[in-house]
Amino acid sequence: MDETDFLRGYDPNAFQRPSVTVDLVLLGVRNGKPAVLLLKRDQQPYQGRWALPGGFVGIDETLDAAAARVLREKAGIGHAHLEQLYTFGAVDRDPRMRIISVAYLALLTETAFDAALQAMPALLPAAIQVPWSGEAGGPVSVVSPENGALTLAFDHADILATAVLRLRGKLDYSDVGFALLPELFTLRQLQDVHEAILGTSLNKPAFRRRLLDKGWLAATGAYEAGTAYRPAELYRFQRP
Amino acid sequence: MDETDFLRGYDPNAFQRPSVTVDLVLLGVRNGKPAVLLLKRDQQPYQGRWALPGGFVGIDETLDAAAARVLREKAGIGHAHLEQLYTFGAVDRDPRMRIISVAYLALLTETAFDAALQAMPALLPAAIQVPWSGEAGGPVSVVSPENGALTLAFDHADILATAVLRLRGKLDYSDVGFALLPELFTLRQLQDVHEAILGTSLNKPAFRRRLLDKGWLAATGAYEAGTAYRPAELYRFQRP
DNA sequence: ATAAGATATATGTATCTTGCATATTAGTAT
DNA sequence: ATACTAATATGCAAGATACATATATCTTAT
Repeated sequence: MDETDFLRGYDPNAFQRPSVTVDLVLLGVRNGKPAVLLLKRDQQPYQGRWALPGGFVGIDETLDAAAARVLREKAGIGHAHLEQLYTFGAVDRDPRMRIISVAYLALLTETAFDAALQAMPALLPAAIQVPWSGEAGGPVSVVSPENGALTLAFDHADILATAVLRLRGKLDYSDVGFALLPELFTLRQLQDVHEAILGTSLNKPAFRRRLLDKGWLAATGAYEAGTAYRPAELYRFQRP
Repeated sequence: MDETDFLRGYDPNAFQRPSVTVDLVLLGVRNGKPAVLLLKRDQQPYQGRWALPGGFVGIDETLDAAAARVLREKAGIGHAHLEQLYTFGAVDRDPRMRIISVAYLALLTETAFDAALQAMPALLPAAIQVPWSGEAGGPVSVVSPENGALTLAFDHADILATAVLRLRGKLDYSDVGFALLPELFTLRQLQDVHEAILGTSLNKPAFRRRLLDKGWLAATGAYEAGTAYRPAELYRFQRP
């Protein structure tokens, strides 16, 4: 921008400024399906609807810091893979005032997912149903066992759909998938996570070979225990 | 966010709000290399440095509309491929005040690039030099024939690097590459654009087959004219 | 006219990747 | 022991890709 335009924003009272928030898609895999953690709105607008946890960005707080703070304050999670997703800026996305929201994707291991539910009982885990295949895109729906199909507040259904799309797109060319797994995991667990996110079943030997060839997997020599069949070896994620 | 937190932002005077801008990476291909259009800052801070065109987001303006407006007002371009890139929110990215900037990537055909230079003589075309290969990422540098190496204002070098990274990543799984070409083009022109963006040379027969197989190309039956050699057929982009 | 030169277009082949079927291994349960 | 289950390993066909080479079509020079 040039200086002339800058002056429009320089005087804090001369022009109205939007509020800026972060909204978090807390995403994990439960029962072989992608799941998200939601909070019920107890005020208007969208009272009684379910919403993504979010919060205002402080004037001296980076976007990443705001996302990390919301993750801590609203979900009790100290550490998770956090990445900026997309910024939603429709004028009427909040009926009260102009709010621009920077959406973040938080990937949770099953342990972190359950720990968040323990720490914050207001959180509702809901399964994400993706009615399109591949990276076609489109709306997704959210269902919880007790409450049935949920209608999300604001444009949060769009945010959630964007999150699923992003995750599907990045899954096999990047290492984000490991953020959904514990430190030690079997190849079957890894494949289950990929199948849950992609919504398809994958060929086992091909999946194994492909992932092993990427150099992301370090065999530990340890094996899972307590199985009624041959135990699988435990692997650890390592950057190549 | 819940209602308690919302009240922090509801009263416009209770808490300071950041300003929100859009910054545009106006990207094209010139002389076989990626190029960007820049504006010189005539005021502090970063006086005399080169910057990406940008502007404040109006209180009743969507982010996409703000980006389209800046494209029109600062580059005189009515139509271009515009996509949101990333939102930059470091606290000190502007020394005067807190400004969060939503960066957009605008892809220009060579015609649009030249038309912008004609319409807005203040714009400087500069070549982007990418010192890393593939999608490794990292800083990029900017050079203009007359001015030599340029140092960009603010965090605009980061924004530019993000743009290059995004474009490289999307180039061969999406159809964005066609946004850099005129309506009718030869396969050689298409390959030249890909090579410029990727920074590598590609195998000609393999490239042809791969793109033809994607179903994005419609042969027109027309051929380029005035060549000192066999004329190439002209193709048109079509969604499959 | 004819040949030379340049580049488009087409094709053939080796190599690499991927999908699928099948065999082998290591554990528990009966 | 034998059956059962799932992990692990291997073999092979099908597909994709890189590279080399051949053919086609235009202009320019002689």
